[in-house]
Amino acid sequence: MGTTQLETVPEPKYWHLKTVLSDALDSEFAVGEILPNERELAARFGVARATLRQALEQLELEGRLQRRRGVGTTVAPPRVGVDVGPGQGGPNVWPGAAGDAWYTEDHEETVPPAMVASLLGTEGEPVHAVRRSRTTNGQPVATEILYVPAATVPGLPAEPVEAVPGTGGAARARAVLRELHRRELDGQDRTVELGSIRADDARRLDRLPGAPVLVVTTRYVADGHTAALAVSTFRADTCRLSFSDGEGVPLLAG
Amino acid sequence: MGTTQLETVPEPKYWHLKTVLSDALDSEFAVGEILPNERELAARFGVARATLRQALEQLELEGRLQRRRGVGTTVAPPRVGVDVGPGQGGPNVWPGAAGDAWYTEDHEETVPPAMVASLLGTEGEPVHAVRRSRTTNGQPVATEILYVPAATVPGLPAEPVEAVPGTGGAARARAVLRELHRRELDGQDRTVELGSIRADDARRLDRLPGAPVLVVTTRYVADGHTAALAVSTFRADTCRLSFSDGEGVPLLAG
DNA sequence: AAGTGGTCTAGACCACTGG
DNA sequence: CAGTGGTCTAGACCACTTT
Repeated sequence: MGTTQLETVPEPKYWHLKTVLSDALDSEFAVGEILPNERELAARFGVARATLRQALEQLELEGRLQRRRGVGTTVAPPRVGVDVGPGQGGPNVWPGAAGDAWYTEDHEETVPPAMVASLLGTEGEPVHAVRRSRTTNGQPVATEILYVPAATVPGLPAEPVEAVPGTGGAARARAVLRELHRRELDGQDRTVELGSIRADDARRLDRLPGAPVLVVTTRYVADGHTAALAVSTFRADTCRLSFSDGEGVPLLAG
Repeated sequence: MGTTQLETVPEPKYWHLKTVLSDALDSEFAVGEILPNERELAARFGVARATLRQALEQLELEGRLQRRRGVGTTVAPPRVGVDVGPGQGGPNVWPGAAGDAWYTEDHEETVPPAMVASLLGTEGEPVHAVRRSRTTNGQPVATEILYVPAATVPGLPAEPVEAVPGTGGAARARAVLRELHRRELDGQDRTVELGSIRADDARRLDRLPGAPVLVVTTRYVADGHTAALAVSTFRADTCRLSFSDGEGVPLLAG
């Protein structure tokens, strides 16, 4: 005879909290505004700090919030549409072609991870590794390693003696890309999956280790072989990957 | 004088733990094998259960583990390559065309979320909403809602009286798709972003609310307008999205 | 009923940023 | 330096699955 408990499935506190906060963000906060600190928010909602943090983590995962240690929690701007096209069947282009959005940073020769090597068919052999990065509005959004087997770029000279150490890496990287462009690109295909950022990339992308990232693996095909393989790491909190076909600006890229 | 502390950045415990566990998974466990329970693992590594859970969460995010309440933690199989192609520029096809991987489930007429409505240009109006789902190896991997403005499918009859309630939804959904296929598809473009699963989709995909998902938004263009919009939700833990160009099976799809 | 993972607490200390 | 978010603890209870 008491209250009829229709809601037989008690919603977790952090889940309800997330909904409340989400609504508040829509109605009461502007982009860039800083929220009260976690201890105060927890007190205000009458929950432990850990519970509040669980809700904040969800909202950060969805790109609604941005948290920075020592600074505070701010309302994040809408996700940036990052064009990773042109997609398949469109005008395939090699990485580093004129007008692409990446900045070529460095080069070294290494033995790639086993999974990369097996796709390249270069078990155990060292390959060229070109490091590239990408920014939007001054913020780093992605980092990439492009693996190029030596067999793909036979025209490259032997490792040159460094005239000016520190600048040689980028120069060698560009040389690899130039050599790559001499070959005809037959096609490419991509996969996208969720990952967590490794320690070295964490610094490059200004995130803490373990932050969620979208990992894009691109296989470049020439002469029926895998001529190169790019592993690109995008910040999942700030990026929306856009696969456009190059015919006009896609609406979704917003 | 004492020990030289070269590693000036103390690694968080859960991060180190994750590495240890990851190596152990590679070398000592087979796919499907169940791990010791959380309380025992925590004791074995000398950490609090919450800390251990932080490491397990990371590994689950990366698709290495699968945890189920009441059951235990098991070693996950490698991620499934889910083909979401053919991509842009390739042979664009309407959803529901012969041979696509989706199962048509239901239909209703609703006013879509504001962001969908603005892309469709149907502010406030109800549109057709076709619910579809997708499985791989018997496991649900994705759920989708396809929004079709009434203007796109003018040939549809008015809402029919249900002869057999419960089967009518799927039948109406297929009718919408048939009507859609009569139009010529000019192109499509997609975005991929990280999200957290909503409560209703959580049941469909056999996950708890808040689990990470890859949200694919596809815009279908006909006659220069957005003729339909699909919002697809893929389990991020089990899926690797593959954008193939339809010319042979892509290596990355493995 | 027993055992699992999921939620929640109240507190402590650490790492980082900024004035 | 004060204030922020990040890590960690030791415990409790809950929801769920299996036996």
